[in-house]
Amino acid sequence: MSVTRTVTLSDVAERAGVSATTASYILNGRSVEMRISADTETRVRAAVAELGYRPNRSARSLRTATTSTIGVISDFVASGHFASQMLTGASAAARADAHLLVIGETEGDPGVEALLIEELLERQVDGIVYATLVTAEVTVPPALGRRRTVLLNCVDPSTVLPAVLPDELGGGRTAAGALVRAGLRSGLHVVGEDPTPNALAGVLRLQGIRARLGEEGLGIDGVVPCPWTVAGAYAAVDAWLADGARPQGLICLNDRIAMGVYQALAEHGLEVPRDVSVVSFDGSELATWLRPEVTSVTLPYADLGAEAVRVLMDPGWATTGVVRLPMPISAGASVRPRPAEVPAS
Amino acid sequence: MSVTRTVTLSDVAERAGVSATTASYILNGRSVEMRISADTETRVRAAVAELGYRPNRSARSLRTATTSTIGVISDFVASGHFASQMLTGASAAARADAHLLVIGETEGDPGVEALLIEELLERQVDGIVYATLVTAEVTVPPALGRRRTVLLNCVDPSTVLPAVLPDELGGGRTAAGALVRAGLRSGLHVVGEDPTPNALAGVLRLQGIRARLGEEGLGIDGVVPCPWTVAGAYAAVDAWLADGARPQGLICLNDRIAMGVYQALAEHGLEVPRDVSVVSFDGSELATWLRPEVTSVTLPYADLGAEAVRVLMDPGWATTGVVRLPMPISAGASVRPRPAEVPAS
DNA sequence: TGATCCTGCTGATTCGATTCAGCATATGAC
DNA sequence: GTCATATGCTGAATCGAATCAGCAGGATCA
Repeated sequence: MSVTRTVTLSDVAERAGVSATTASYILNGRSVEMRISADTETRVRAAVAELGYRPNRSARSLRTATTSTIGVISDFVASGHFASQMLTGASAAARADAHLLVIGETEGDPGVEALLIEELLERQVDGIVYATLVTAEVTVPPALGRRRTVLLNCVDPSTVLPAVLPDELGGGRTAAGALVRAGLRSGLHVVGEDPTPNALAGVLRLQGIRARLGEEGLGIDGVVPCPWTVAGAYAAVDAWLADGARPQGLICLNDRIAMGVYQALAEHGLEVPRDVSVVSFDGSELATWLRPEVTSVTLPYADLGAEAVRVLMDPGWATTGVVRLPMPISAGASVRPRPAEVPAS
Repeated sequence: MSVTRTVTLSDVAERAGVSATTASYILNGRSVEMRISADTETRVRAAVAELGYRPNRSARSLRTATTSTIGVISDFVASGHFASQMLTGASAAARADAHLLVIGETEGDPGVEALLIEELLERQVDGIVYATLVTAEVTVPPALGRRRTVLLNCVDPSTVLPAVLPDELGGGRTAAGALVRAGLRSGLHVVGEDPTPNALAGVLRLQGIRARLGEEGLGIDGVVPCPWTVAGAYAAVDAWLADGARPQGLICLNDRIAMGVYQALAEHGLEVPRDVSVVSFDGSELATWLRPEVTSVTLPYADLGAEAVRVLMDPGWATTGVVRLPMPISAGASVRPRPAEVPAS
């Protein structure tokens, strides 16, 4: 392998016996518009292949003020694997448009956030996806006003920035619907209560649940408050059951809570779904690991990421408003099937 | 907010009443070397602040052929949250050196991989981290020869590229050591066998386990083969226990297997750690969700990511060789404490 | 008084691709 | 035979920062 000086467009042009201008037009798909002959085009393309020419994006970016690059700024990339599914979806959507993702993780530190935004702006990213791990209301840093931005999993009431979020309200309805369809009419409880005041998910899910049950003339018998963790849910539900509670249907506000609930039910000799039907939220892998697999209303993280990027690249970007993506239900075996009924007619 | 034309270095220079050259020297920390007066420096910095000047990285990159950007190419970003922890570690290490991460996910497709590598090279990334989800032997695409590269979680026997991996062998020893320290001397089994022939982790872990037990004159009573999944482990161990097996200590080759094992043990009325001690690998969140929390030998994903980036930026990069990071043990309550002994002296 | 050195700066060029304006030559219309 | 149009291409400027070579003007020295 020789110390090959990097091949430039001029090298290609020289080799093909044309000007750099012509070569540039050809490589940018403007040969028809510029009436380049087929013969010339062939020669240029051959030269590209022979020399192994690769355009220098820095040069192009300098001239065109675009980088085919999207900045993703989020509070946490790692936590859960939720954020990374977002990344996967975003990455795929970006690649569909020949863009790459530049990521920055703020770890929730506003100072770091400001710094990263500056770095992204300096790097001339074409747009920014501002994502939060937990669905929340935020106030985006003013620096983002300098680039087109889409919010992911959050909204900023003080701006008109487009935002992409899961339809938590609809998700709540879906979860309740699963119990309704199973014929459960009483002994319905919700486990978990929103632990952080800024997070909207819990509030909306609960609202959706109430709305759906209300349509059937039903209601929640109570909410068992607990942090959104396995251990926290276990402790709360264990104590609750020890107090004599005998629920028929439990809606857990996320899958980790469901796992704690499973543990507590087992501890008290209660079987899912024979004694208690369980529905959950998140649709994470964990839901499929439980025995029996828990029916879970899925957060469509990959879709959210992909949609955010699509909105970002859409010409009508500015007027998109808030997009809410449906939360599909992932059926497990944790809801007791409806008892056989007398056929209707 | 006005339609502010972007501020360039010349604008700053003009405002400060100096040449762009001078301003450039000052902003690049060469004012002493270039004997710029303190007064001039002050004026330039003031101008920067007043105008809100931000350098244009594209221009700088074009000139310097560096981008303060590191490319991360991996087969899967999403799967598990392992890869994303790597990203977090890598991101933090990169930021410590004022670099950002550009990510590309190949989804295991060699075509996509080749494409992404070209994209990264075009974008003039300063270096590339080539990561795999599963520890494996790989053959890196030749295009990577054009940029400094570090392998993460994999090795390429055909090259001398630096590689960063977990010390699986040591991890195996640690896992076995936990059982040894508890005084277990028989009825020791390993659950899970490497499902993919290219993955090294299982082989090395098993090797480490055997070595450590051998030192005590002990051995494995058997391996229960199963896929590395919750359901697969449950099925295998359930059948095995139904056959009358009564192990004393189980080493699960990852946390998902441990979860399946817990389920199977519970099914057969066996309690952890009273009846069976369990040790696992991964140190994922799942390990802490099980009851009792399972003792797990941790894959230091964040460290791996950070170390890979550090190696990449190290001047001695080329001669680094293979770096193996220790796998610390995360103690749960799944190993039966050693029975009280007669004091030794 | 001239030679030398230091101080504090600047002009001009460069990186590599994009793009506007325009220039020969060929073809056709009348 | 002339003018107009179409064809197929090119020269030169440009994007914004980095950097080499060099230039005034003052101080120092012999």
